[in-house]
Order: sequence, then structure tokens, then C-alpha cells
Amino acid sequence: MFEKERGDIETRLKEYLAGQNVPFEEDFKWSSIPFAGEWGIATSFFQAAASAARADQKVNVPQRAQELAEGAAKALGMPEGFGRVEAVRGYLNLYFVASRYSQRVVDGVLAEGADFGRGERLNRRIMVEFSQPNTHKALHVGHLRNMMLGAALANILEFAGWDVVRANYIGDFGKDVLKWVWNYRKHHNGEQPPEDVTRWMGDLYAEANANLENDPAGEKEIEALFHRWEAGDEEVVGQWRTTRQWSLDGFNQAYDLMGIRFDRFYYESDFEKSGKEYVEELIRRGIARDERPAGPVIVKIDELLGSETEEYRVLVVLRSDNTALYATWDLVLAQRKFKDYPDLDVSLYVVDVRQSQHFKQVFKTLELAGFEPIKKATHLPYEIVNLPGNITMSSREGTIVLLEDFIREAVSRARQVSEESNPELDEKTRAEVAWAVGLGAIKYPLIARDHTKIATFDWESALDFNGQAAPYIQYAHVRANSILRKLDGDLPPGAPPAHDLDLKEVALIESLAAFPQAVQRGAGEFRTLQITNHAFELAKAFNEFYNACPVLNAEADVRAFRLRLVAAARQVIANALGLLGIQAPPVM
RNA sequence: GCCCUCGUAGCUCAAUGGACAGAGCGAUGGCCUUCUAAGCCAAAGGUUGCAGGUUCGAUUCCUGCCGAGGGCGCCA
Repeated sequence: MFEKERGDIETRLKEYLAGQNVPFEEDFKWSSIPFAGEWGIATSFFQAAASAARADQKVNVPQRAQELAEGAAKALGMPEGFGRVEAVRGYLNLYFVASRYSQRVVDGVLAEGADFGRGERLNRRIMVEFSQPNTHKALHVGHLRNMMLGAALANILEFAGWDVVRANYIGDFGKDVLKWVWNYRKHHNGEQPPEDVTRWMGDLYAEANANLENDPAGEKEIEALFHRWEAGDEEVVGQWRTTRQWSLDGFNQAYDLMGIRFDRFYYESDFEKSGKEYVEELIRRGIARDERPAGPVIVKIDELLGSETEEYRVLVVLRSDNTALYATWDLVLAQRKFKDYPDLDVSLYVVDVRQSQHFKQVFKTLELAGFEPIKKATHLPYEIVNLPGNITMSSREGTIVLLEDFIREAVSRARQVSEESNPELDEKTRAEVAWAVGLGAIKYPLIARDHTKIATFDWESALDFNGQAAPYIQYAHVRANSILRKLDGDLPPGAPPAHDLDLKEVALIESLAAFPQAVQRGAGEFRTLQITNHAFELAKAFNEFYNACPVLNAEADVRAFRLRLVAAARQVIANALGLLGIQAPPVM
């Protein structure tokens, strides 16, 4: 929030360095001042000292850095709005007059409201592809990590200033799907799904795998279904379409529940035909090698690159029996995205880490084929969710925690805690609270760790709502709201604080002011972690303030300032939770 | 055999190359007659896997080793 102040000081620091004959071209890096418990900005002179050292050999860098910091402090004097300037161990620390800037932060937050933290529009477009559920299977906790990562990332990017396209790529075709249809025709023909559709779809998928193992004719029959589907056989296509829709309805229900929406849906089945045509083109152009019928159609990427290494290896783009596979579709989908959105600057794939090589291969193949825009494609690999004992969640093995079971348990747990801690609530409100808290609790931990870290799911910690968890943040929001509810009438007008600010007030204000940077950093690094961490730190700062600083009972001036501070804190907590797709309930 | 991640407190995780490596959980001791205790406070807990290198400065970058996981011609 203090770009202008920083900019002015930076200009003067550069003038000072130039006057000292110290070559320094880079920008200064600013951070907050550690240990001080006070509010300010800091920068170091090590880089400048190092470049001075390179110019004339004999300089001791730390010593020179301290000299430069001291000199800079002297040259700077006392800039407007700062109360103290010090040079410590090569650092220049500039302490704000907190009373002066605290009003600016609070007023700024309240004026911008839900837009506080929003970046300027970049006029750059990014597509975030995420979720990618497979029809005829059940959604489980592993899918939830992807959904949350993609959804939160899309929110953060949009808030940071990007034009965002939220894309979903539905796996509605392929061998697994036809396997399901095969089993359905054999053992459940004509059956309608029960109320619990997605669970039933998942159960039948596991059943299909089991039945296939005991059925020697199965593979051939499924292959026959493949060809009937391709030929447009009405019976097979009809059954496929009906059963597929059951899954899609279930997915949409889940998306509604989780508060996730998409701008664009792609379906694997749509790329069956164009994918095969593209493979033929690759064969004609000598990029793909056709080994049918003895082998598949392959792209020997390293060979085409003239490379001796095995970095890219071999991509199979069509099976020997002429059926398409994931790579077939992905080659055309990647191009289709740029056809649909010609102004796309980034095409981001949120897909788990096990497919890293696959995307490397697909992107490189398209590059070899001369499709230039593919250079804007990026795979964002995230680690999967395992069960304790490092057991991978697998629909086939049945080692999964169903999304709906997880949601039900979390909401029920949230209701139970709510009943214990706030018995006054009416039934309708209690139900809303239980949903808001239960859903928040399951979402937060999946995006609060770096996406390169494997997440382990266990019921006990998943249902622990204390400490660094969504309910803690929601609770801070509730407490802020609770104070403001007791205020009859409007907030008092903005005014500089007349009292000496409590350390907890300063820390809270500093955290509010830092939110926009957290948004920019999260967007720049494609990391939801920046926002989950900041939301937690903000809530922590508020809880500590709440504990140390009375608001409603404070004397008039103090009360007026703190009421506005509480309102600002409530706003920023809500903004942060909003980016994460987590509700900020008014009561708990 | 090749490629990619990860390794930080007992556990789960943070830390734009920068000052004294921080949180949560668990364990210990306190705080509800003040705005909701899903909270707060206090003390405890570390050779950042190991060894080198680059740098004024390395948890962060590079190399090697050790350990864990993942991927590698017809799964997605």
C-alpha cells in the first residue's frame, strides 16, 4: 500500500549511491522489519556494497554495507511520515509513524471493501484447466485437492488482475468408461441409478474391474464396444450418453456445493475424431511413426530433436488397434484452447505430478509440429493425496475416501462443535454454520501446503478444527462481526488515532496492509499457499488484538478508531477467504 | 539404467539469496463476572539428511552421496 513512499525513498537512495560512486542498477528489495514489533520497511545495502567491492577490490562487504546504510540514513534525514530511521548491520530501517499511516490503511480498506487487494487489470488472459473428473467413477478426496487448487488459483489470478478462463476437461470416454458400460450391459442392463448416484457409479466401476478379471471374453467384448461407439451404433452410444449424464449431474452437484464454476467445458469424446485425424497428419509429416498393426503410432521425440539423451523418450499417440488414448486427445485439445481463445497468454494445466512427463512429451511434440502457441502452455504439477501408510487413493482398488462421505462427516462435526460452543443458535442458522465451517475445514488444508508436498489424509486431523485451520480464520471473522453487530448505527468517521497504538493494533494494521502483496505473490508463483498463510496470520493478528484490546468498552476516541479497525479486519479476512472459496460466516 | 519431486522442532508444515529459521498439532503451566474459550498468554522443543562448491551472505542456487516417493512404447 505504500508504493509511493517507497518509490520516493528509493529515488533518493539511488541519488545517494550515485554520489558515492557506487554502481547500483537493481531495484531495492523492501521487507518488513523483523524483531522490532514496530511497523516499518527495511532494505539492505549488501548488494550495493558488493558491487562497490567489485569496483575496488579491497572492500569488506558487511562493513561497507553498514557504512552505506549509515550514509544513506544521514542523507535521507527524516522522510515525511517516518518517526525513526536507523542503520543496523548493513540494513536501513525506516519506522512509520504508525498513527499517521494506520488511518490510511483502515480508511483504504473500508473504502475499497470487497475490492481491497485487487490488482490492476493486466489485460492478459490465462486459462486454468482443472478438476478433469472421469465419468463413471466417484469423486474422492484426491480429486478435491485438484478442484480446490484450481479454483483458488483461478480466483487469486483473477483478483490479481488476470483475465481468467476456468476450464474443465471431462474424461467421458476411453477404455475405463466402456469397461463400465460393458459391465452395466452384462449385469445391470436397464437399471436406473439409486438416489446416491455417484457412489453407485463408483461401486459399479470397481465391480466392472473385478468382473473383467474373471471374464476371459471381456477384453474382446469391450474392444467391440469401442468400435460400435465409433461407428455411431445407436444402442451403445445411447447407453453411453445416458450413463455419462448421470455422472455429469453428480459432478455439477458437487461443484455447486463446493462453490466452483467453469467458463468452458471440454470433453474427451469430442476429440476422438479430430485426434485421430491429427495423428494421421503427424504420420504424413514424418513426425509420428506408424508401427500398426504390429505396434502403436509413436513419436520418438529425442530422435526428432537429434538428441542423444533419453529426456523425452517415446510418446504413444494411437494404439495399435486404432483406438485413441489420452495423448491423442491432448494433442488436439491443447491446440483447441488457443483456437477458442486466440488472445491466451498462458494455458495452465493443473494436473497431478504423475503426468509431468506426459505433458512434457505432448508440448514438445506440438512444438516439433510447429504449433508455436504451445510455448505458452504450462503444466502445474501437484502432489497427490495419500492415505496413511502411503497408500494411493485408487477407484479401482477401492482405497478411497469418497468426497460425499468426507463432506458429511465434516459438516456433522462442525454442527456438533457449534452446538457445544454456541447453544443459542436457531436451527436454520446452525445448519448454515455447519455447512460453512465443515466445507471450509476440508478445503483449507488441501491448499495450505505447497503443492509439491504429498498430502496424507487421516480422519482425525482432517476433522480437527483447532489451530491453523479454516474454522480458526472463520472464527476471527465471527468475532469481528460480533463486535460490529453490537454497534448501533454507522461506523464513526475516519480519524487518526488519538491514543498510542497498542503493539497488537500495529501488527494487525500491518497485516491488513500486506494483503495486496500476498495476492500478487500468490498469483505470480501460482501458489495458493500465499493466501492461506496470509489469511491465517491475519486471523491470528486479529485474535491477539481481540484479546489485548477492548473495543466497545474503550474510551470514546479509542473506541472509534478500533471499531473501524475491526471493520477493516473483518473485510480483509472475508476477502482472503473468498479467494480460497471458503465462506466467512457471520456467526458460529 | 534414465528422468522428476521431496528431506527443516516428537508430528504436520512455513520461511521473495539477507538480520536471531517461524507457525500449528502434541506435551507442561496459566486465563471465561470484559466485545463468542472453535480463543488468548507463558515456558519447552533445531548440527535445516550428509559432504563439498558458488556468494559479502545459503534452509533457499550448483555438484556428489544417503533416505523417501513418483514416472519411463499401446493407463489416465
